[in-house]
Amino acid sequence: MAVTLRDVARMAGVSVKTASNVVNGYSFVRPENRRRVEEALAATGYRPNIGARNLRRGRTGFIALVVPELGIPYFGELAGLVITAAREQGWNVLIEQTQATRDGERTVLEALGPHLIDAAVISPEALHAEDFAALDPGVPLVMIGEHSVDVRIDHVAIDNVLAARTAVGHLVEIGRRRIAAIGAHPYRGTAALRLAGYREALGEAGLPELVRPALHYHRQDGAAAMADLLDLPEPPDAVFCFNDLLAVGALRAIAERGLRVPQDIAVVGFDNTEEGAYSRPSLTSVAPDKVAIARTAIELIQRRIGEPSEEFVPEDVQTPFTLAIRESTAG
Amino acid sequence: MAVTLRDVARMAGVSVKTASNVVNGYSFVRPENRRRVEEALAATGYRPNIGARNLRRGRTGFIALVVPELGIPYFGELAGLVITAAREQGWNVLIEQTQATRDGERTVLEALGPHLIDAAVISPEALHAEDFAALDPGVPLVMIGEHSVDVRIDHVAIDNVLAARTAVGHLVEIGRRRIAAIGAHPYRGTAALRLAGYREALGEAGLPELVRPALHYHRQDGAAAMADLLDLPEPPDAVFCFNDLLAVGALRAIAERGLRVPQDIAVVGFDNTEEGAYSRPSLTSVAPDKVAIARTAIELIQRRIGEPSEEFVPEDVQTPFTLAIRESTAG
DNA sequence: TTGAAAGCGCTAACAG
DNA sequence: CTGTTAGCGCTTTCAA
Repeated sequence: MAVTLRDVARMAGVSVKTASNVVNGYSFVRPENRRRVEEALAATGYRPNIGARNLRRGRTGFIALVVPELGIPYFGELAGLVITAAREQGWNVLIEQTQATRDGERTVLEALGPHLIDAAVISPEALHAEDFAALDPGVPLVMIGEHSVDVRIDHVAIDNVLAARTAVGHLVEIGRRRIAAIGAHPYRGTAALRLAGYREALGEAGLPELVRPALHYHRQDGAAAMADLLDLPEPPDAVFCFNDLLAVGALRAIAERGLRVPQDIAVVGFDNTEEGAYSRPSLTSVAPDKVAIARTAIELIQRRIGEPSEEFVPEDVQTPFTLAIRESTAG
Repeated sequence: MAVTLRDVARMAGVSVKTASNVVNGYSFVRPENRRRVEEALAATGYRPNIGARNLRRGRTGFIALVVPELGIPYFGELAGLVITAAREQGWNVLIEQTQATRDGERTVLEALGPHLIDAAVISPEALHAEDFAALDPGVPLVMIGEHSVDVRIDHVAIDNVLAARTAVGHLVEIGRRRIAAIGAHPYRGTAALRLAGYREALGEAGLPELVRPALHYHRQDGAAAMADLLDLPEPPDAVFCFNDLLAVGALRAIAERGLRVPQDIAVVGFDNTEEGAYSRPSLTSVAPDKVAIARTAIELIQRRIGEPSEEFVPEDVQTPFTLAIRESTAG
């Protein structure tokens, strides 16, 4: 079996306490003893049993990352970065998928308890605010991306309104006059923010609105919405899609009608996934600083775990973004 | 604090043992007692402390999934499926990324011990066989995709040689005569298999080989290799790329020269990612049954953990695949 | 500075 | 059928 601290102590001729002290880097161990323990450590290849340590400390060393689905490029990329950021702080990451359903989110939140994790980073999709209130998992929570004003939880995201306004402003600047939006969503808070930004930009320019909903944010939903727009007597000359997947779908629908991007229709996406950078034409897209998002989420967790939760004031951190301009609007 | 089994037992007026029996679904509990324990369970909202249970059982309840990078579509999709399959069997999944480097793989394997996980599913990339031998993590391992003949580890993958032969055979069938391959790799076992399949198909048809290496399997590597091929005095009329990302890059390089797919050059990818299905033109691709891969990997783990490791005979499971034919070869 | 010993929450002998 | 009890491996008072 694996070697325990007791084995090490016995081999070094000291007590478990002393061995423990050395392992945990406490000072005040007599040099002689420290040396002997370190020798025993090396000789046995001792590895602390994390489970036991955590049982004792009342911690698990794990944080959960809750996302809709890893197969969605944006979440795959984000999850990778969160894992990396967490690793740097010594956390292990447990990933849970909700399949973007409210039930999925509820189930996951219910299953997650303080026994399993010390905190959770969650990217809610269809979850209503009241679910959070009802389902306190008993550990600190940090929300990524989504925004629910009435929920008192730490939150990190870009300024979605400003980002959307910037994207649509870019379309106005290149001379587009009939700019549609794809991705309105009845429950999703982010969709409301992006819609607001879209409206602000159009309002400033005195242009008409043309909004299409999307229940899911997959490629096929973008294609369907775009096809719908192209059937209009007066189709748009530009589209702002609420994420890159919708935009990729839109590109395909446009191509199937034999129209050209950006000459006939300019397209802007959101998330700046690698897929968009290599699509044909390559996709202009709102580019959130994903590394900053991941890092900030982990920092917030550290802070919450450090200080007891007395006098909780939720933080609302805004991370930077840019607009990556590519072929789909260049012209 | 959280309620413990002791609290439940006290409330029900029975011993911890009886309470434990009820929680763990043992039979042979007097109905009367069972009822009272169940009431106490419900009243207190008891949730077992997984850490403690595992400490006692000598298990952790976690399996690790080791992949190069979650941001790579294929691995994002696969990870999502593995998590789902693991969940169904009550496992929690810890994801580790190696960044596709040998050092990364070694580090991860070293860090993973029986204290943290009960088993690991790994998708090795650049790892040499000897690393496995040297770094026994002390838990059952299942390898996905990659193949190292000399390593005695459970393994699940499609028949890569046959798959590659099928893909290239398809190119031959549609009349291509100068078929290049992109993705040869000095360390990667899978690359050798796909290369072998490519050669078999060309040999059968009596066609010449035209191979380009790719150290990494990213979009930009595919674009670079393709550009290189297009610079040849006699460029190919078809390309077989060893994964979809390389193929997406190749599509872009071809487009930048003003050539058409599939008229001038037909393209086939590997992995059948969603991205490829929506690229322009959509990508013909070898389509492994990813669900089967994920499920099988978890099954193998269950089996290894069930039976003690005496007389270990590594399993080598082949999962099915198809060729998804799309626009990039239809013509 | 270090040892002895208690106990984190749970399961599993072992008696009854 | 059920209660008592001994740990899983670790950290941490409490004394010495």
